[in-house]
Amino acid sequence: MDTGRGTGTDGRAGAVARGRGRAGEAGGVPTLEDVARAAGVSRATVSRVVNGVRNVDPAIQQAVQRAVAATGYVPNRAARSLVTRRSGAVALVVCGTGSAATGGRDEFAARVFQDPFFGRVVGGVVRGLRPRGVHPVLMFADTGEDRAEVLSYLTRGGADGALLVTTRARDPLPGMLAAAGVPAVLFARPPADVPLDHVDLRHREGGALAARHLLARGCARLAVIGGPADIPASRERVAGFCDAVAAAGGRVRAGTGDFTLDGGEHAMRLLLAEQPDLDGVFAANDLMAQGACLVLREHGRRIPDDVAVIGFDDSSAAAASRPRLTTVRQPVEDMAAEMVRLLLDRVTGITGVTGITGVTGAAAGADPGPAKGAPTGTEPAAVLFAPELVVRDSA
Amino acid sequence: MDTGRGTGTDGRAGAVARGRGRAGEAGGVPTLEDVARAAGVSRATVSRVVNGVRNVDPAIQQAVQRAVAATGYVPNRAARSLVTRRSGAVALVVCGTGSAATGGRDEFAARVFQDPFFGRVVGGVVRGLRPRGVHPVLMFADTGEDRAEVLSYLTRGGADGALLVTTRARDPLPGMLAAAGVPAVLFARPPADVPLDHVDLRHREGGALAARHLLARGCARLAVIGGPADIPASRERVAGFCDAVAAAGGRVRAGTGDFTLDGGEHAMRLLLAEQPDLDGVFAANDLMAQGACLVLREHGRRIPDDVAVIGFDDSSAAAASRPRLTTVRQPVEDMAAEMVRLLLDRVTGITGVTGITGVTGAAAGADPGPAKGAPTGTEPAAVLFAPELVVRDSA
DNA sequence: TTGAAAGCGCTAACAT
DNA sequence: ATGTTAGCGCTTTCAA
Repeated sequence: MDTGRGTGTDGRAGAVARGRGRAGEAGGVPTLEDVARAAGVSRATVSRVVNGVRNVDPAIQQAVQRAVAATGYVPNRAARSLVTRRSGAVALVVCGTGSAATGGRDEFAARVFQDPFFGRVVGGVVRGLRPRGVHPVLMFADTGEDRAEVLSYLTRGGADGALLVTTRARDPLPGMLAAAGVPAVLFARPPADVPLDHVDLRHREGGALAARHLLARGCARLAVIGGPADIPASRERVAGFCDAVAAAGGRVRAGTGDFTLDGGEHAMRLLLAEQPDLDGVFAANDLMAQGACLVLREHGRRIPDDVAVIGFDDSSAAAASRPRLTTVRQPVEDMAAEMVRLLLDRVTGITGVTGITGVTGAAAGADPGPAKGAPTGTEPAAVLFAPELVVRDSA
Repeated sequence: MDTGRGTGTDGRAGAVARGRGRAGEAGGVPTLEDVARAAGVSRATVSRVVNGVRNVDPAIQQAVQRAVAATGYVPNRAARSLVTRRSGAVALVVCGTGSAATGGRDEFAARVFQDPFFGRVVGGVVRGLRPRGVHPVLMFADTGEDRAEVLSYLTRGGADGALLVTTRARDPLPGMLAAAGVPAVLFARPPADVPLDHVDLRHREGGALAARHLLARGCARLAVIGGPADIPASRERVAGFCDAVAAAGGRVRAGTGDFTLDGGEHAMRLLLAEQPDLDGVFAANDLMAQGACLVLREHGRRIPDDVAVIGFDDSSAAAASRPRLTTVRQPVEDMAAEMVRLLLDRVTGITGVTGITGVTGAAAGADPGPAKGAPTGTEPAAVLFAPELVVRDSA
């Protein structure tokens, strides 16, 4: 010790302004030491109060909290991390930007975010994290290099866990994270042999919803426009649709797009050529549904009178198109919030910046949640959400 | 020193496995100490090599680098931050989510990200940061509470600087950051009295571009659909358009939307009622332009033959609409990358996770950039980008 | 229940 | 040019 330590109760408030840490002032950030001095207790005690540890005399607790308020003390993340070996941060990893394949300027990584879907996830995550004072570290992971970086970042403790959003079926990252023992929660079901918590939509059910709606409308000559083959969600949507139609004794003509507007247009053109009298179309995402509408109209079909069209996702494009698209909505924001819950459940004690448990008052009132237990022991939790049909003008 | 130091070349690899840090193995993360032992030097020397400090004997440097590779050493962020007082992170703060006003579930904060514009910015930032091994911490800031949290996070050293994306004119956050001395770079010009680095588009020039294109096409009865009054960018676009038309001796009928599709439709309807024979429309963003197209078509106008339409932003909606929208593009990704450059210029030594300067080889080859000097001393730098007319089918 | 003391892994003076 | 030595601010045994 250098500055007047050991002065005990004698070392009054004057000491606060001593040394390099002018507590509470703009000059220097107050430390535990400053608070301890101001409260007339030891650093250890202050630490206990700040971290909400029991076994602290109520009177002293009061005094410390006053001192904390007076000095404007806020825990130093780095120092805390150094000893606890936890960063108090979580990584939000997004795959499927397409940057890997192209790398070009135009086919730029940012494209992901052009898809409102990712935006909704990000929003849901930020919102779910906010009450805990935690902010996500954003990372893209498309190339092998990216993945190595993500893994390294996490294993090094840059973040205590990861929220992973990927649509590709054969993404190696989930396996890598699981193998490395990094706490992670996926948006979408992980590969069969990868034991990771995840949330997902009942995609088949969504497809079935669309089918039943079309059938109920009296549509009899149905077609479906599927998405990329390597996106499981897309295949399930289509399968759910086809199964439901088959169950009703119908048949479905199948086309394929690539989740883009052009893809939808192209597929629709083909479908229309094959079967000019079709009266119902289900596309595995909204953008393709929109493309289908464009082509249908171009061919003089009225929507929904001649042909009814249903999309999937309820992206912003759905409501912004004319006719406004009937679609299957996935509660993306809720799903994202649930991911956060799952991750924070596993990684106990992720508390962000504020981190003054005793002061901020407990663990933030979580919402009821979609009725599902917390992960039992170490077995991966899976929370499945129900799709919802949003009926607008196109069907 | 405790373990056989000073054994020189004699202290071979055996030492690596010593102590609690079984270097390179899954068990424990190797520390500087481990590397030092492996290389037969002191921690200080290893630190120097790792941080690329000169004054290190080439031979020793080699040895250390080998040891680093052998042990799989990676610097501990927390420890480094604790002493350097730098986090090596940057915050990406996004405003304008609208969560403040509504707070509701549907008008959810995530909405921002539904707008592809923000997505492009985020993508550009992530991309610009990546070469430096830095990842952005994502934060929303709409409410006063949010702003306090952002400020606190930054002043506490959660991040060394901020990239701020806000469209609102009277956002208090820039001022708060400037006042607090937090290094920050804005997307869009800050309030007059706030001395902060920023990038922006020459919006007026963009409006003028649209005007000249319409004029050159022979359009004579022009209308403009402006956006929200509190978004300076929107007003400048309109002003640029009107000025250019006026300069050519023309007049412009003015309508107003709110940057939404509905707003565009509504404004267009009004405009059309006022002046049924108009032949050219400029909307301050793509979504409104799209709305205008919808209404025009609804009223039997052919685009671009009867009425030519130009939007602004070149959002994904522009290319996805039919007719494909002619629009004014802002190089958002480049602008975002420039923000990163500006911030990293100011905050010297932001280096992410990897941080092994000596090993990774220099400061990453930055691209030529939009020809603009680095901030001179402490005066705020402003990098303005040129808009570009993207001619498609609507005009 | 509280305090004293020992570090967490790293950088930065200060010696050498 | 390299090594020694202090801590950075915090949590956490271990005593009292």
